[in-house]
Amino acid sequence: MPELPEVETIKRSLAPRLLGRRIEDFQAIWPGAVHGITGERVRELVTGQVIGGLSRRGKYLLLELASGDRIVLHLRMTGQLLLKPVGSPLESHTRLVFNLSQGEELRFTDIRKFGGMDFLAAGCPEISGLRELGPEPLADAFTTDILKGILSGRKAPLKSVLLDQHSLAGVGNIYADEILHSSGFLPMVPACSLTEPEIAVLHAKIREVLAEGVSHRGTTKRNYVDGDGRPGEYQERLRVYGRAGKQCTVCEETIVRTMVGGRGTYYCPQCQGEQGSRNRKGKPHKHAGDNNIGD
DNA sequence: TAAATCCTGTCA
DNA sequence: TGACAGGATTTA
Repeated sequence: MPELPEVETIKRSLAPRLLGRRIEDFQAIWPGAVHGITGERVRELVTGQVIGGLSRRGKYLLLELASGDRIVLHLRMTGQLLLKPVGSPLESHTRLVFNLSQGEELRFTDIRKFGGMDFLAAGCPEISGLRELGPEPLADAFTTDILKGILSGRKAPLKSVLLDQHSLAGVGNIYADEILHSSGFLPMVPACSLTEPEIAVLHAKIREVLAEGVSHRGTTKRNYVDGDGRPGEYQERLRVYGRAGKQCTVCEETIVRTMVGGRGTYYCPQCQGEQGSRNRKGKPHKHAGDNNIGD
């Protein structure tokens, strides 16, 4: 469920409050949420350790311990990370509980059991998913040139490349559609078909839309909440995602839903594609929107 | 590059 | 009852 803006919001809501706390105990209520080792082994490894920070890389959260050990969490589709008072009723689908000093516990809940944690001992090589992540789109190091390199030679749909975590870290299904709408590109065009000025537009919009998402504390379409259980606000500002059959907020054309790379995909046929910033020739040709599922 | 897979819940 | 859901990996 959570993409970069949601994971960043969770990090911001929890990081200051976790800093310096001691892990008093750990329990894997659902053992499958711990990867590689047993829940009991994690309990032995983390009990007594002090939390030195909480950071984000792509859609991963890293709970950093003062020893240099790290707990790597991924929320996948329905994961939540919540800081709650000890003794308060456990949320349903609670999978992991870190009992902390000062009477609170960090709970990982996850309806669909896709998410989970890895334990990384200090100095150990990173798990593959983390090591192979593409650049952080909001970092200064992510330049138009970097994006150009990511897109070059890629015949896959532009949206699929945006979603590919090896190419770029943190963009998911909602923000991919929003980025493509605000930059005026159809999701299904080959990634390598963008011209250099178009890549510059896309680069700017990737950063703009993700930053907007962060500043509105993420998008709650289903069950996303931050570390305090607060939903986001960006769902009110979505331009295309989840809006099939509704009017585009820019041109009043009807938003269309289709499938791209196996993912539900929303776009505006007027703002994106031949009526958008590319191929203004007016050459009438069919695009995937013609057999949409939406309205 | 698509589909199946891991799961559970919700909605039409 | 079937389709679909914010993700990512594996398989064909």
